[in-house]
Amino acid sequence: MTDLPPDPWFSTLPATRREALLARARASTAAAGARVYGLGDPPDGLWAVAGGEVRLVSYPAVGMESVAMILGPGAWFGELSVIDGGPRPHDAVVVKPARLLHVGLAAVEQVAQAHPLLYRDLGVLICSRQRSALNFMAHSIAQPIGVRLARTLAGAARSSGGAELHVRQEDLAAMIGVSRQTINKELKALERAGMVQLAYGRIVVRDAQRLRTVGEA
Amino acid sequence: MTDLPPDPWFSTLPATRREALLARARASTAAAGARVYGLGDPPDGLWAVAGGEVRLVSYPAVGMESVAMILGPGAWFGELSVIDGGPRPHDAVVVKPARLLHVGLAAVEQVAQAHPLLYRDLGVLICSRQRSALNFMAHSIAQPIGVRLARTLAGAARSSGGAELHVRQEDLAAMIGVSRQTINKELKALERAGMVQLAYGRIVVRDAQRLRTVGEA
DNA sequence: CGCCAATTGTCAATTCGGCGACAATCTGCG
DNA sequence: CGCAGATTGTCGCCGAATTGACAATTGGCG
Repeated sequence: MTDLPPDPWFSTLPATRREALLARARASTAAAGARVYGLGDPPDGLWAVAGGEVRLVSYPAVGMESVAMILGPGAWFGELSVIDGGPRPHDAVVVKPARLLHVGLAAVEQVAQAHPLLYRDLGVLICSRQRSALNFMAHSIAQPIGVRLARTLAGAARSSGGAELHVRQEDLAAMIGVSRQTINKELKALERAGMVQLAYGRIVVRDAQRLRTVGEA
Repeated sequence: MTDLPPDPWFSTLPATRREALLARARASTAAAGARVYGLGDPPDGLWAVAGGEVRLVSYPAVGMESVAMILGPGAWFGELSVIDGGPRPHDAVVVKPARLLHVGLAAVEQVAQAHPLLYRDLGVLICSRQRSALNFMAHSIAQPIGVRLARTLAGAARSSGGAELHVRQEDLAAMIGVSRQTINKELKALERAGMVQLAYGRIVVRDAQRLRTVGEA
């Protein structure tokens, strides 16, 4: 079938619910630039990235972009609106040509009817989101930019699995909320310290362990 | 019994689950300064504020405090660790002498056994948290401080119900992550614009509508 | 290969917020 | 009332990040 790469959340689901979801999932492909859903849309179900890359982005002001999350193969998303029925909290846009799985809202409710604990599973998924959000807020406030950058890189390297991140410095700037020039300066500092290696449109994490402990007492 | 003030989340719960929770809740009182639970603690169940004030706070660096949320009468908290079983993501401290309700972990699981949809309810609760977190991240990044302050005030006025906020300017500074002096300057600007009224240890929101739209195109 | 667009690297001028300091004001309490 | 501690109001200096500009480098494509 549609092979879905392993994911910390999805692979811990009991097999019955995992298969129930997959059985009702429909595969599709989307070109770079396509919008899976937009801010304010009513919920249309759960999504998963089977291949390519999807980003959850907001536009705090005209001409400004804030990247909330970068989703690679295996990642599920869209659970928030499915749980509470409210409008989508941000845009989901395809950045690299993607293969997607889609479980419609009605299908999710069918699965939930048969397996009420699915709501607990979705709760666990959103808990992990909430934990990273809290982590972000607690550690980003009033921390020097170098520290924030280091932790963002360490987190991205972990969630993407690999040490080679395909992000532009401009994307990092959007995620952390500073200018590209400042990101460049801080990245250079991390490179001099041997923790990362910079290339064109690509950053290689050399020492994730040390990145995580930048700025500790 | 223990009268619990109305709350947007709790009052939308179906009566059966609401009463099931209340039936297993134990009331207690806590003095200002007491810690309900601490960062890293294993989950011990759900809590509600029946009276007084509880704050969820982190300490991003030694000597620095970040206030994630201010909880007044009616507010439930502690759901994150109850759902995913993970450690507490921050401290919960009593700021004003409080009456608390506590539903132990075992009791929550009993209720969930009888009413599996409780997990959906808890999911909805955490969704509202996640929405404000996303809102914070999207709108706080690279927005002028005056805008962030205005939105924080508008949000606090709504969630607390009243127009009179009992917060010190220093608390606002901790929430937004800037210095007290800067907060003071921005508050003065909002006061000159007639949107708020400042007093000792207290801020009266005069025009929540306009606060919300500060900084729009 | 050779060009073009995208991305990175770097600089100076300027703006914004932090920090220390101190006065003014308010509240609670003896 | 009168005092002490807490909170607010305001100033000036300084460091950090933004902005705008431009050169250098890289990758894709005809």
